[in-house]
Amino acid sequence: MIKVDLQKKIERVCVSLGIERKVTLEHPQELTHGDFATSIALSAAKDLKRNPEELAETIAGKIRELKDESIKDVSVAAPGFINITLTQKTLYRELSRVLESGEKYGQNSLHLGKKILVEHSSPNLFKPFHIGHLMNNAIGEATTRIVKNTGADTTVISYPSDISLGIAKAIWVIMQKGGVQWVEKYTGTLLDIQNFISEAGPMYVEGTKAYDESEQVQKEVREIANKLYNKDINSDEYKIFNACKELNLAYFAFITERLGSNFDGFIFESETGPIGKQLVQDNIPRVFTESEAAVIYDGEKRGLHTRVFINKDGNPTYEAKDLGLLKLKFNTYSPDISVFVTDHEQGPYFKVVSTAAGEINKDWQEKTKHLTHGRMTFKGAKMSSRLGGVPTAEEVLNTIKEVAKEKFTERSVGMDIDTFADMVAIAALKFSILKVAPGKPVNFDPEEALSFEGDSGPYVQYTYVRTRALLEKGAVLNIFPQAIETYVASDVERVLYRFEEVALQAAEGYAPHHIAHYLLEVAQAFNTWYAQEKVIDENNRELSAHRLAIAGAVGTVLKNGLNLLGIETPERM
RNA sequence: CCUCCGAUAGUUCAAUGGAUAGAACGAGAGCCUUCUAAGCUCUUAAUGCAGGUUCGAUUCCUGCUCGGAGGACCA
Repeated sequence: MIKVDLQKKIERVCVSLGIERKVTLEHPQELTHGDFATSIALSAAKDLKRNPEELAETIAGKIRELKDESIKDVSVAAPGFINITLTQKTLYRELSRVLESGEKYGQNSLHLGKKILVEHSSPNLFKPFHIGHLMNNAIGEATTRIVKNTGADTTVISYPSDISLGIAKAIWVIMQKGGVQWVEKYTGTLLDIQNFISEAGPMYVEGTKAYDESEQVQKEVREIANKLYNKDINSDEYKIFNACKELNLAYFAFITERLGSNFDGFIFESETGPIGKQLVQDNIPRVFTESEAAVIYDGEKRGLHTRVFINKDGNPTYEAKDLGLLKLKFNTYSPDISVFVTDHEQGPYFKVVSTAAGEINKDWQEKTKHLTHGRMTFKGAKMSSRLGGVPTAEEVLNTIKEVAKEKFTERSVGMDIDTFADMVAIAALKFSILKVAPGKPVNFDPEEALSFEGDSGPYVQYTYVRTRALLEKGAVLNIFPQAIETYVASDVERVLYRFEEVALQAAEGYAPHHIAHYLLEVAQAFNTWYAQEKVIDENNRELSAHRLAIAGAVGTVLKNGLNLLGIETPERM
């Protein structure tokens, strides 16, 4: 990587001058200042009791003496910045490298040889996959791809909630509607699965209403819950539960695949309960204590708050289940890093669980990385919903998709219009989620996402398509991308080589938004250049070939970058 | 009441302690007989308040104001 090479060279120069500090390089906001800048002279001046600008001159002089072929110019700016401009040759080489590397460009080896487990998109079976899951999925999928890009051996799982009182309520409703017969009418076809979901979605709400209104219902629901917990496999209720679980999982596979995700496995909540309970009991009184007939973790002694792990009925709470989940994750996959994504509401809660877990096995705490995202809120939303204001994932996607469909025709995009519209809609949605720093709430403005203008996924897609159109036109004229060293580098090349730095930065901080913002920067640099230059000029085939190389490289970087975000790129639009 | 998180143009978002705080939307003025105008160019406008650390603070520390989340048997 250009940055790392340069950093090492400057560090060596500094050591020779008696400066033992880490040299940090950044890109000046103004390209006219150079490609890299360092403030090493400013921070080291005090140690050496020297004037910062003088010291900067000294360091700059030493760098010039290297006569390094990648460094074109070194200059000093007040109050002591050292600015470095790269040579044309370096930019030319990097441009060639982008074209040669293709889809491999941007990879790094940050986690090479390590095993990383990612858990995301964990659904509540029997409850709809809603807008919040879209957010979780977008972040989880992007994180997965960014982590894979570091060379890690990556496994992706989901943790469906498949057993709870709420599910017993839904099954109670099904019993009223015909029980086993009702569920058996749904086969495994996609249409059936979707019909099932749309019928079953409101049952959770319906069951809760009945439960709250009648003591008789409460009694019946608890009986159902017991049959589920005790795995009474011959009961009608358990058969319904199993059939519904399968249909729900089929739907989960359908919707996550539509979003571009695949899972290597599941850990179910019904598995983690017993394991978690056992773990808690095995660690009394070393970690947990009994209090008011329940088993708790006394977090207050550690500056946190106290949490119940086993309730007074002897059942494991969510806390204990999460312990069981941790154990299963580490025993099954033995990851070096285990990442999972949840709503930020669970932040303080998980801190307690994590601290308790660390007292049982410190790996469970130290190797786990919790990523959170804020709530997705709507601004001026006008999407219909059957579920008390929370739109389902499909409702959101389809609304955006319809708008996309109106703007294009099958002939202009050269592919099935439905597939295409889905690609653009998902890009719009994912990009609006991923351009925001992790942990912060996303204010989703449907109007903005639907406009497809400005800082949006479709804008980046559109820019990619432009590069493809150029390459196609070039091919017709028998002109192909070929980087040529003698042409003065444009601002586009000076942005392109940063992709590797950004992909690494995103991986280190589990922060996909760095990639999103970088892609906008590349797209903008390219579009500006495109508006100024005529790329293909039949009278100057050599220059055209060089410019096509730039266009091709931009296309590669945009495509690879979008891919890291889990966004597909159409070839025409 | 306690704990944690946040506060940046009119709006939605950026900015490993660095230079003149960047984009996009909105508003205003331009650019298609030339490769895709979902584009490009120019103008407009911001670090909640008060201190502190530092050569240098949107960033770190303290207090305040406002907003969000969490705080014993839900998940």
